[in-house]
Amino acid sequence: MGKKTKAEAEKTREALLDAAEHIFCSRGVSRTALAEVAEAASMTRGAIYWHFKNKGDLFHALHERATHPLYQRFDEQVVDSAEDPIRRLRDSVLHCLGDLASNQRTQRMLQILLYKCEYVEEMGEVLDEIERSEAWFTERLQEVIDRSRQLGLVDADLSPQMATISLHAFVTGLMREWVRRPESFDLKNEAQQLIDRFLRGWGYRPPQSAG
Amino acid sequence: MGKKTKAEAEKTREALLDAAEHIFCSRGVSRTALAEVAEAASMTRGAIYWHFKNKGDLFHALHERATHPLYQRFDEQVVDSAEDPIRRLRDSVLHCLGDLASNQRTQRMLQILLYKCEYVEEMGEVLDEIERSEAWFTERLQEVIDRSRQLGLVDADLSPQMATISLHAFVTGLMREWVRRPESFDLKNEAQQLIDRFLRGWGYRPPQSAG
DNA sequence: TTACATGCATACACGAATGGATGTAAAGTA
DNA sequence: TACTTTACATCCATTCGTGTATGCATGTAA
Repeated sequence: MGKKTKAEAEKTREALLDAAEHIFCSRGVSRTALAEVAEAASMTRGAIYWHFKNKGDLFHALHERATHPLYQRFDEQVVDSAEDPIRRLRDSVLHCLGDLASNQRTQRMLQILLYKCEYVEEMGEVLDEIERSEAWFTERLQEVIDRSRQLGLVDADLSPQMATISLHAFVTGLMREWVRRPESFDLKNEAQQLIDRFLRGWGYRPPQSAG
Repeated sequence: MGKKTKAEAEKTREALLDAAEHIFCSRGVSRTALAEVAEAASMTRGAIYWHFKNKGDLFHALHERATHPLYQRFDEQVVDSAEDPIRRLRDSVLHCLGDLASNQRTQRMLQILLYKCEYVEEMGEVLDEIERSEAWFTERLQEVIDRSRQLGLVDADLSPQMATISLHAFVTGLMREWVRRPESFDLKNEAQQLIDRFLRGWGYRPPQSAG
C-alpha cells in the first residue's frame, strides 16, 4: 500500500486523534504505548511519528482540537452583554454542562484531563496553553462580575476575584464529580438548579422567569 | 551493613514513604522509577521491595497514611451534632481548608492525587478505597443536611443529595484551584467567606456571630 | 553460641517502549 | 514520463524499569 491522497492523510490524522482519545481515556496517557494508538486506528507507529513529533505532541494536538472551539464559543457568547451579564454567564455555564452531559467527546476529553493524565513539566506546551487560556478566561469572568456588581445585580461586598474563583471551582468541581460517576446525579436536569442556587449566594436573583 | 533493628526498619519505611511523596509530587507517579524513590531515601530498590509489594502497593500505603487520620477526624467531629449541624459542617470544612493551607504534607498529597497520578484500573486498591470512603462521607453529609433541613436551618426545597454533591464539588474545586496556583488567592483568610457565601445559597444564616 | 529470621544490597534476566533509519509505493509535479 | 515528495510500514538499536533471585551481615530467641 502506497501513499494516500492529501484528504486521506488528514483522515488518518483524525483517526489517530480519535484513537488516542479513546485509549488515553480508558488506559491513561502514560500507560498507553503509541503502538496501541496506532493499532486502534489500523495504522502503525510510523503513521503517528509522521503526523506528530512524539506522544506529547499528539496529546497537545488532542487538547487543542478539544478546547479551541470551546474557548472560541465562550469568546463569542460573553461579548459585553449589557443587559444582564450574570444571566449570560449562567447560560454559558449551563451550555457547558449541557455539552458535557450530551457530548461523548467532551466526556472523554474531560475524563482524560481530570483523571487520566499527569500534569508534569514534560507536558510543557499543554500546561502553558491551559495556563494562558485559563488566565484569559478568569480575566473575562472578573470583568463580567465587576460589571454586574456595578449594576447592582449582586451583593456590593462580593469580591470579583473570589467570586471568579468560586464559580470556577464550583463548575469544575461539578464536572469532575459527574465525570467520575455519571450515575450519581442527572447533570442535564439538575444543572440549572445547581447554578441558580449557587448564584443565590452572590445575592443574585434572576429577572422574572429564569426558566 | 547488616540487619537493622525493628524500630530502624520502621524508620526506613517512613523514609521511603516520605521520599515517594516528594518524588511522586514533583515528577508524577508513573514517571518516577522505584530506584529514584530509593535513592532519595538513601536506600536501594531492595528496601522498597522488602517493605512494599510493588509501586502500586507503595502508593496505596502512601494514600492510606495520608487519608486515614483525615477521615477519622471527620468521623469524630461530625458525630450527631444536635445543635447546629450545618455550623459543625462549616467548621469541619474550614478545618480541612486550613489544614491544606498550612500543612505541606497535605499539600503534597493533594497535589499528587489531583494532578500527579492517573486513575486507571491498575490502582485497583486505591480506587476502591477512595470509592468506599467517599461513599461513606457522602452518606454522612446527606444525613447532616437532611437533619438540618428538618430543623429549618436551610431552605425546605433544598435537595440533600444535590446539596451534598454541590458542597463536595465546591470544596474539592477550591482545593484543586488553590493547589494548582497557591498564589492566586489567600486560602487561609478567604476560606470562611467563601464557605459562608456558598451556604447562603442554601438559605443558611449562621446563628449570631459566625466569625 | 548456635540457629534462624530479618532487613536490606547487589546482580541478573526480561519485556516494553521509544526514536531513528530505512524501505516503498503511490500521489504530485513539471 | 521522469523525477520528487509524501505518507506511511518495517526494522533495528538502545534505553529504561521491573521483578526476582541471591548474597550477606546482623538482630533475636532458645
